[in-house]
Amino acid sequence: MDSIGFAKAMADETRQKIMQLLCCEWLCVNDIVERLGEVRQPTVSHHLSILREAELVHMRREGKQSFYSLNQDAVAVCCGMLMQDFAPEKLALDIGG
Amino acid sequence: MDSIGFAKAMADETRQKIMQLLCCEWLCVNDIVERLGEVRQPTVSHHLSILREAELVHMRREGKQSFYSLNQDAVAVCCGMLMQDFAPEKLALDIGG
DNA sequence: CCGACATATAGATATATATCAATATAAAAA
DNA sequence: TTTTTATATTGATATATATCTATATGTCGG
Repeated sequence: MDSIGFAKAMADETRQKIMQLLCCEWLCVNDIVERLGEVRQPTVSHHLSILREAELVHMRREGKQSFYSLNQDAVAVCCGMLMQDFAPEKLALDIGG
Repeated sequence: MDSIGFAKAMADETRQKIMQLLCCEWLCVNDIVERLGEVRQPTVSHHLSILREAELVHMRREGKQSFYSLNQDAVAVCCGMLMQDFAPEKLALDIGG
C-alpha cells in the first residue's frame, strides 16, 4: 500500500462511512447497505472491493454472507507513512522529545 | 479541514510530488514547474490552489513571485484525525501504554 | 505608460470515478 | 433439482477531476 493508494481509497464519503461502520465490528454486506440507507447493494459491493484492494478491510465468508471489518493496523501504518513523508519534522518532535 | 477534504487533497500523484518538493523548503511556482518537469504551469497553479484551499501549504508573495511551503502541522493534525476516526484502538495503545 | 515576467483564471477536453439497474455467481433451503 | 437469498460483476450514465492552451491579472523596470 502506497500513500496515493491509501489517499484515493479514503477520498470518498461513502467509503469513509462504510469504514466508520466497520471500525469496531464485523458486518455483512446487507447490514452495511441497511445502515447506509441511501446506497444500493452493488454500490456498496463496489466500495468494499476498493477497500479490499487497498487492504483497508478484513473479509470473512460465512455461508452465503461476506463479513467485513476495518483493518485498523493498515490504517495506522498508512497514517504513519503519510506522517513520515509529509510531516517528518513533527514526527521527529514526537520521537525526540 | 475534515478527513474527506484531506484525503481528496492527497489523492493525486502530482499533488503529492509537489508536497514532497515543498516539504522542507519554500519554492516559487516556476521552481516547482521546473522540478516536476512534465507538468505545465497552469496545472501546477491549479494543484497549488487545491492545496491552499485545504490549508496544506503556506503561501507568501514576494514581488511578482509566490512562494509556497508545506504546512506540516496541518498534515500532522489531519493524520491524527484519521487515526482517531479509523484506528482508535491503535491510538489507545499509543496513549495507554 | 509600456513591455517583460510570474502567477492565476477561463474554457475545452479527456479520463476517472460513483452510482444505478440488470444479471451472474454461489450457497442454503425446500 | 428448483427456489430463495446474499453478494459480486457487467454495462450504462452522470459527475468529478486533471490537464492543456489561451488569456487575464498583477508587478517591476525602463
